[in-house]
Amino acid sequence: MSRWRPDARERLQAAALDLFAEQGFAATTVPAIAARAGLTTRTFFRHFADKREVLFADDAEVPAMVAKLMAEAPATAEPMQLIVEGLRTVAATRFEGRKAALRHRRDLVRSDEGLRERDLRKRAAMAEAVREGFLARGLDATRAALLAETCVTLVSVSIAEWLDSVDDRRLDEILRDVLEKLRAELA
Amino acid sequence: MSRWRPDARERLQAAALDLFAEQGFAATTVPAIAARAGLTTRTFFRHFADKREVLFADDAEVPAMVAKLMAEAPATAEPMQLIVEGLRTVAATRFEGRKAALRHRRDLVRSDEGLRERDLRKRAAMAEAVREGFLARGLDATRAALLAETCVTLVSVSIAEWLDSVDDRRLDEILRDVLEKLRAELA
DNA sequence: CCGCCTCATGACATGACGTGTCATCACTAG
DNA sequence: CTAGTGATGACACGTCATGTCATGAGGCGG
Repeated sequence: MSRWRPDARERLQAAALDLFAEQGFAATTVPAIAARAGLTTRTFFRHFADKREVLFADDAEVPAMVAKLMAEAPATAEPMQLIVEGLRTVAATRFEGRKAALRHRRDLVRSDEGLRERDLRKRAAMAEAVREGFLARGLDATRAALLAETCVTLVSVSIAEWLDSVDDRRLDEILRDVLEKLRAELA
Repeated sequence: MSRWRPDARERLQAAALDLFAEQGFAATTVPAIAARAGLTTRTFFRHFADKREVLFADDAEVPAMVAKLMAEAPATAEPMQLIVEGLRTVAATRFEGRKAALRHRRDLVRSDEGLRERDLRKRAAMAEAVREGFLARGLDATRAALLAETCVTLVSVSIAEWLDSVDDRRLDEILRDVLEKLRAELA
């Protein structure tokens, strides 16, 4: 038994999500979150860089996962093929099954401009991971950037469609459709 | 002659850019900007929503310009064709000729995480304008979103390349090349 | 010429955010 | 037994951002 109740980070996150749901993001203060978790404001900032980060903590390891997937893929894999495979894996591992939670987060993010900015930053971080992966595979800077941004476009458009959908289409199926539509646009 | 020296907003912007160049963005406080402009802190926030907005004020009307271009384009125009034409116009009107200033801004943006976030928000605002333009033209939600995001990808990749280039290639020429490369990737 | 209105700014107060710093104290290694 | 480690508390501080009221020049109708 340690001196403090364990899982301080998890308690802070749970408290924050509760309060965001009750009062909205902007109306809940960091001291209120810390108080509900039985901790101090200072401790909150030791676990999260700022108030917004709480909402994105669950997906913190996605860029690292992307980097790993790209590094381990066979050197012969074609870029777009690699993206398709990678997105299937990421979708299955990190998104499928969290639909309700992700919908809730999407609604919160929509409600606050600061959160929208942070969301964009997270997407950009994923794009950066993809881009570096392609650079490491020897692609030139333009191709790497183009493929990375396109990859993120595919993900975000697909996830938006997935979260909006009432039926139970699988995310990877939607991803495939969206890619086909993009191909058609550019043909 | 009015009661106050005119151009408060412009003076604030000039003061801010000077101080950002001298001390960096983070080290510059709003009171310092206001003082250099001969105004008060409160007045700064009357002209700019926050410290970051100063850097992006010059491009505030781009989304409106995009909306106008899309609304005025002939109804028969194909989406991708429309994007290509529109980007040529926007590039010529808003970017070509500001290379030095835009390079400077890019360096500042790179130096600060908060500014990177704001930059992404501005891109997203442009994407949103394009998306709404396509929705107004009757495209379905997925196509509109896909085309809008792709449009922004083309712009940002091209501008990055343009600002990095040492030769004097024109931005619209780079745009065309980048689009061709994207087409090749997806073929 | 007068009085009223408008509106950009000044002046002041306030609260939240985020960080630096030091003390505390359970646990652990040696 | 002792020294070290590491998460937390306690406190101070500076900046950001906003609400509110006062001020006073210029414009306008009378």
